[in-house]
Amino acid sequence: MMMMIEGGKRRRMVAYSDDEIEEEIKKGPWKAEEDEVLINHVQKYGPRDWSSIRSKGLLRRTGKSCRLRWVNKLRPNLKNGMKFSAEEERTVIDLQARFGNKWARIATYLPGRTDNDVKNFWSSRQKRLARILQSSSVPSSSKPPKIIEEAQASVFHDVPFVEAPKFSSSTEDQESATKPCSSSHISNPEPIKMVPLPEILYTSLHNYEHCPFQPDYTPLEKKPLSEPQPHLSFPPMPLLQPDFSLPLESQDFVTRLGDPNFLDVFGNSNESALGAAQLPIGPSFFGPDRSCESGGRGEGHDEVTPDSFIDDFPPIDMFDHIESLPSPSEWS
DNA sequence: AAGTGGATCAACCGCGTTAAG
DNA sequence: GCTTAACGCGGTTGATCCACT
Repeated sequence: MMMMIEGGKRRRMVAYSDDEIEEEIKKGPWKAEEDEVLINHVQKYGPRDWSSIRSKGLLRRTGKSCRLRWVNKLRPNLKNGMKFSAEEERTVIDLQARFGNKWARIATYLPGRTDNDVKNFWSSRQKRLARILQSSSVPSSSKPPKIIEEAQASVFHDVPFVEAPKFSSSTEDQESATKPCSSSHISNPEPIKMVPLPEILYTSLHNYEHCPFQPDYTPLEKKPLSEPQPHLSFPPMPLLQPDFSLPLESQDFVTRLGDPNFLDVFGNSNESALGAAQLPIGPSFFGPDRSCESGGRGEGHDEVTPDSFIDDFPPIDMFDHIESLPSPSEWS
């Protein structure tokens, strides 16, 4: 595929910072022969000296391009062409909430996946979610069933929870995430906007008694539905209260789901805004203070490693509660 | 069957960081 | 300490695939 761009159409004279001499740089899809050359190079010299590939005249690709090709496609043990499993999806979602858009870092927790894979997965998911929310923001009497069907199929079922807000997309956020649990660390003092949810969603969010801060959890496993949770105190709840038994990012998402401003973000054609369901509201309250979720976090050792990650994975059970959603046929 | 739009994926670009000279 | 090439990463683009109408 994508062979039509081969040849002169995509060739041009380009000077790269890492390729001082101006000469023809080949771009576009890689051919099998090029892959072979690249693989041979790596077998001989290891995955380094990328720019020497061109300086030796082996390929007319930049070192950058060679490295990318190797990392994303030729490296051994890659899960090329395999869709993300539900477990991988949960992992990405959780880690994105922790690390922000540190795709390379997230990818280290997913054997066989590249940062590009993770990035594409996330981007795709964001777009899908945005589309669903867009359509749900213009409800009509004839639409709701489809919206819910779509949402359930695409988000609720496909992936057990909806959105991982970009709490930590900046170093600032990451720093705050490591701080001890305290309201003084709330970076955004703006009050959380809460508005009525559509009834369909509201009815599924009936359990407000539970606290999200679970002292123990089993990685990548669902916990029993009605497991009692310890209580923590929160500020007075506005009209819509989050379900504290849900993962934090999910609470936040649900909290904001009915907020017109929330939908505006997705309506914004600006991709960067889209990339961040990632709003100024909500996360300030629920976000950084996740560190008090368990004794393990927020005590100055928040650095998560692939090893510790397994021992430090939150429950993914938000949509266990969606079982109470009426079927589309019950809409009128 | 053709058109359309969303999903997916590969690759490029720009920028920041690192390391060597 | 400075410069610069090389590298790594995140954002973005664009082509193809595919399902739906």
